[in-house]
Amino acid sequence: MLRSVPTFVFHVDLDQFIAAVELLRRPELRGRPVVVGGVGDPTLRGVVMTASYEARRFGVRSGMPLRTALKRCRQAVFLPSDPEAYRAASRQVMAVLRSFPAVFENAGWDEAFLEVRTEDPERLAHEVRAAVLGATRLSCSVGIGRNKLQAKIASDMAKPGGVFELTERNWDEVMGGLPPDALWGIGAKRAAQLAELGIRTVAQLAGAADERLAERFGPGTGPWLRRLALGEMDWPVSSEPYVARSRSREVTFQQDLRTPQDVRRQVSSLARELVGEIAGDGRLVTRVVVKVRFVPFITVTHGAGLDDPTLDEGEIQEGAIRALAKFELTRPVRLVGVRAEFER
DNA sequence: TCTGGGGTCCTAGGACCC
DNA sequence: TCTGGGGTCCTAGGACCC
Repeated sequence: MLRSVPTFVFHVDLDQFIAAVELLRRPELRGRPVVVGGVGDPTLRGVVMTASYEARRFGVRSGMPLRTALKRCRQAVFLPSDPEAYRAASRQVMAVLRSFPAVFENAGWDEAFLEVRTEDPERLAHEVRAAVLGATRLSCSVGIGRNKLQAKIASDMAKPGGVFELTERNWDEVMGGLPPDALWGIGAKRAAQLAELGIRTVAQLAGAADERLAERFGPGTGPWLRRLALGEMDWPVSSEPYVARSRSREVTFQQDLRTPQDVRRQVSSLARELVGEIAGDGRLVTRVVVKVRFVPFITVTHGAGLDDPTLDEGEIQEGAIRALAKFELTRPVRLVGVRAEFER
């Protein structure tokens, strides 16, 4: 009697990816706390992109201001981010993953999903790890699940350099007692809102009433949160090539901008850079959105639709200026951004 | 502590139309 | 003169993720 081979989802996640790439070309830094971010100067505005495991021991975390990282770890080595090097390393890793017989979905620079059919997922996961390490000298962790949600959470639990399986078999046991923000899709804000409803664990969220959640989070999101707590997710692993919906450029200034003319000049020049970047893609822009962050940390966005989809620099710049006109530029500005939305 | 830069998706409210 | 109910589109903002 033939039995069909079971399907699993793997989430492959590189360990301290960016720091690891830097360590490959600066082996003398191995074992030292390394922090990558900004222009590599921790006295300037900027945040941590990735911290090596040694730096994490001092409490340095990604997303943290570089100045804070410096206070926590004076002896850390600070390096500027080098996106081109990370992209190149990422391409190598993805090529290895693509060579496995699986549905492959690239989910960012340092992570991917594989949908595989196997009787022995654990063994296959170790083979994936070994293949990546052998070809690129980069370590990764592999989460095994029956869907992307389970696999994604499992890879975190596998870190660093391990394999972990999280399926309906052990979901309740592993996840039930954890706070809801252990789930992919629930962050600090939603966790706080859930706590206001008296929901403090994944198990409690799984047992909550959909109507109550819908009232608080909206008709789609509310019930979706509960399904996450049950370990359910129906987003398929998709090998469809990635098609960007939009492209943006933004910049935080070391010194705040104080006049509307300065802001206008920066928006204009960002729009020009953006058009330069997307010119080769052949995607037409339908709308331009401008983002302004005022002092102290107030972010506002306004957009302007374009009459016809276009790639014309002048029209896109003009759209950005029209969007900018909707702002009240009365406070100092610390960031401006321009986003181009593509025709769909 | 003082908060980057790049994205995606969802929601709610207003405009508009029938 | 005052006026319902529903659908769709647009926009801004919230939340999340890497």
